[in-house]
Amino acid sequence: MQLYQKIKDDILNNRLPVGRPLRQVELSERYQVSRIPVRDALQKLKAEGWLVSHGKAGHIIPDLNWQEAEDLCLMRADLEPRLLSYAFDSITAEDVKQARAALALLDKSGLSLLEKGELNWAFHKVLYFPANRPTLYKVVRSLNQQASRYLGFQYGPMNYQDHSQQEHFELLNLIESGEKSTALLLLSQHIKDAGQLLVAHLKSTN
Amino acid sequence: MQLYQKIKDDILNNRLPVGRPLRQVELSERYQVSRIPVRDALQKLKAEGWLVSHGKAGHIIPDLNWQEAEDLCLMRADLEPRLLSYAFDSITAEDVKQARAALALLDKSGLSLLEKGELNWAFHKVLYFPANRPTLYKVVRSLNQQASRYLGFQYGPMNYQDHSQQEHFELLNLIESGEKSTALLLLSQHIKDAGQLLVAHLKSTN
DNA sequence: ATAATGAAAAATGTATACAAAAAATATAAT
DNA sequence: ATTATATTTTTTGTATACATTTTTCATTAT
Repeated sequence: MQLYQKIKDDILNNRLPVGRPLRQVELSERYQVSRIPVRDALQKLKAEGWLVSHGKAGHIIPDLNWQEAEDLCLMRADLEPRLLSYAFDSITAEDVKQARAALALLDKSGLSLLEKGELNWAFHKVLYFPANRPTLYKVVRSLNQQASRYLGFQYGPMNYQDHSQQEHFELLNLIESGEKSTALLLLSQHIKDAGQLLVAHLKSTN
Repeated sequence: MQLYQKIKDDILNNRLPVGRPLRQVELSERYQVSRIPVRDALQKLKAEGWLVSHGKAGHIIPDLNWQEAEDLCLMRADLEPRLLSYAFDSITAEDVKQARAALALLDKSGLSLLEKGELNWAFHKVLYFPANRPTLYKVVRSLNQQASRYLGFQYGPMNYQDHSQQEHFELLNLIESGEKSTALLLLSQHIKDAGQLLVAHLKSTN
């Protein structure tokens, strides 16, 4: 496991202090490496929104907040149906099979949040990659990456997983039967609904 | 000027090889620094789309291509009107004044592409920042950053600058007079038109 | 001639050491 | 007591040196 992944995992599971600057030496001791790879990882994490600058020096783990969640869902709802639309006719039976496999794995228990996040993206990836629009794809992936910081909520107290899974299977069925416009609508609604639920939950807990 | 900025400037002005991996030692000799800051800069530039991975090791400057330009414009046309919509009522007279100042500077000659890119964003920033939607704002800024790689075309052979400037001024007028829906429409159309022109141009030259 | 294998080289990744900058603390003045 | 300033300490930034990986190129077998 890469240092970058380890830190992400620790952020997801609240094993690192939120709101207090992360010190390079602390991290280098914690993960038993020198400061150079720590710096690399920090920069990458910052670029992906897992960390934000803190004054002139230092990075902090930003607190989860409903405004960010709302914006992320908003953008996803805008861009992902577009991407699926481009991909739609290029999605093969093999692709759908892979997507189902990812969903099946998600149903297993004992997964870490990091693993759940990766499986979740593995599912979406199948729907988006065949679009052959690398630039749009990268942005969507990045948004999903950022959104994965909120998975702890969606898979924890909210218990949204079952319903979400069901909609994912439905989506695959619509793709298989070529019902494009219905599929696009379901995807859009799925993202918006999950977003609203998440935002409401975040608002209520803070 | 930061190393990161210098490299960006050199990419914009084709002073670095396109399509061939950039070597860390080459760059460290070129800019007279060690490999450590070079690595930092490369990583940041990669995260922002100025560089892409090349196999297992090394980064290359990706060639400009109409597909990327199209995707960037598409996303901008989706997201920027949204952001302006949120910001609209919070834009102050002082903001508009600042935006005009940026446009005035853009009319001067002798600006480097890097400077033009920065002024261009300074203008847009005024329209988007008051929205107070940091997450959406960051993505939009990132898209504009990536799009600035194509400024060499828009400000060079295409001679689109004059027309673009005029629309920018119009947009400010609409904001001042509170004509929200017209302003949003103009912005959307502005981005789409510029995009189509750019894409057509890129298609024709390759 | 071509493909496969292995040795040499070149390139990146990482650790340590030092320099510069920022933050924290103590000291002095009002 | 509070603010301003100086000093120390902490933290980040960078250079150099070494380790590991990747690539390249020569050698050999088919």
